Amino acid sequence: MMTEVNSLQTHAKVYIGIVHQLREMISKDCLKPGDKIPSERELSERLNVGRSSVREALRALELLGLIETRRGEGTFLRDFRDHHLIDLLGMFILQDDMAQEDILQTKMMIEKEALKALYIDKRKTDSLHVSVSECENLDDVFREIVMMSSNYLSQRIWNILNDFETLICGEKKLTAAMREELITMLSGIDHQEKETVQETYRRVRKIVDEDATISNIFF
Amino acid sequence: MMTEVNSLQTHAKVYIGIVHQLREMISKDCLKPGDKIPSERELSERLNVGRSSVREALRALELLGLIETRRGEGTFLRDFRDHHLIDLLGMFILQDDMAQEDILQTKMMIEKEALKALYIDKRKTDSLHVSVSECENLDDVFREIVMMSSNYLSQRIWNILNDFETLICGEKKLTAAMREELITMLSGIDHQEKETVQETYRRVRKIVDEDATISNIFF
DNA sequence: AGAAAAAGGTGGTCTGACCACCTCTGAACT
DNA sequence: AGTTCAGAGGTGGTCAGACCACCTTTTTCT
Repeated sequence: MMTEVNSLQTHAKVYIGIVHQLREMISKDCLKPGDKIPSERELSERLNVGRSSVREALRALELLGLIETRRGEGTFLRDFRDHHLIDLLGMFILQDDMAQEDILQTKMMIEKEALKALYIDKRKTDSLHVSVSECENLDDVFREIVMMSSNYLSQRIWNILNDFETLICGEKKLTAAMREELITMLSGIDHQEKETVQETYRRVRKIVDEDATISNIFF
Repeated sequence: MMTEVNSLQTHAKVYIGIVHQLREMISKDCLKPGDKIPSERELSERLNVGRSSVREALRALELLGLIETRRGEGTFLRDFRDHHLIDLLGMFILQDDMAQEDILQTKMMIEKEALKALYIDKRKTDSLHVSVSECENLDDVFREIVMMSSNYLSQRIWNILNDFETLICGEKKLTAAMREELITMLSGIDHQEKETVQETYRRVRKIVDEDATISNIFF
């Protein structure tokens, strides 16, 4: 049976209201990351709601990475850039049925983009040369490359995907052949030879692919 | 007796453990969007935790848009693509220009990758020509392009980022100039002129950028 | 059989009670 | 005086129980 009266927004949930109140409070008092927000009991009193409702709002914001709670100390604003939006969605979206191929493709897309950014600052390839000779795993090298990009969001996405992939496939040891290709790739960057870089990158990833996944050959 | 929720890390918060348990429960029982999950009281009993802790976990997931609660009925799984967490994050991150730039960059990266995939199947450009002439917004065209790629993961990431960006910047109306560039771009794809495609893509995005900054001046 | 009333389940909220942990303070000690 | 440390008070973490409003299902009455 239809109850129009109740279908309207007369019964907004309390914790949602608290989230909005908190947002206003933050912008009104110009609170910055690291600042302390009122205690749960004080909020409960000031907003005329139960402490459990306050906690529901705070827990939600905490899961989003917007606040941080320290037992015995209080609740603090976090740097929004640390938001685990991606982590969370990853937890629920990147579930088991996600095609392994999609993950690799997306990872590679980010890596290629990060490689392009390297053309600008040659000094960075120096430390990469060191990494190539010292790192155990291929992804450690690419992690460094991706972390050199200025796109923090892409960095986070790459990390999630890499963790997930490592979980499924295990780690990819750096072979001598790979190191050689990587060095060629870095030289290509130094000399702005974009074709060479693309080609060597493809080759490195191909070596890994052949080493690891034989069953996926039809894709 | 050890509670399942706390078995891993003694210092982990209960509600975080519950979130993980729920995730496992979902994948183990193959729950799909729309399915009902156990009631708060049942979860509380099954996991040996208080009902308020269960609620903290559920409220957090609800704020993320991962579940939906209906009073008197129960709690249900939502389609993950409905994520209205965007509203929430936008409320808090709105002023973060850096994050905004990261989002655009990452979106563009996905779009460029999707464009490359188009070279393989020419028929797809036919429906894109229709979209270019019919769509109101630029992102509707690129949505179609991205959705044509076979990478479901990238598709989902793009959707999330686009929602987020739309919330912050508003929609980007398709101008005549843009349509012209897009048509050139599609022709480039048909004729395998990769340079042209890259160039026109850059140009389209540049137009948008200039439009946006202009409107920002007046606001 | 059909309609109305009651029962039972569910989320929504509040309260009060503990616990563990942190910080600060002030008294005791050197 | 300066140092140390035990205790008080504040804070988040958790639980149990009590209502309420709402929905569905069952029972009862006409």
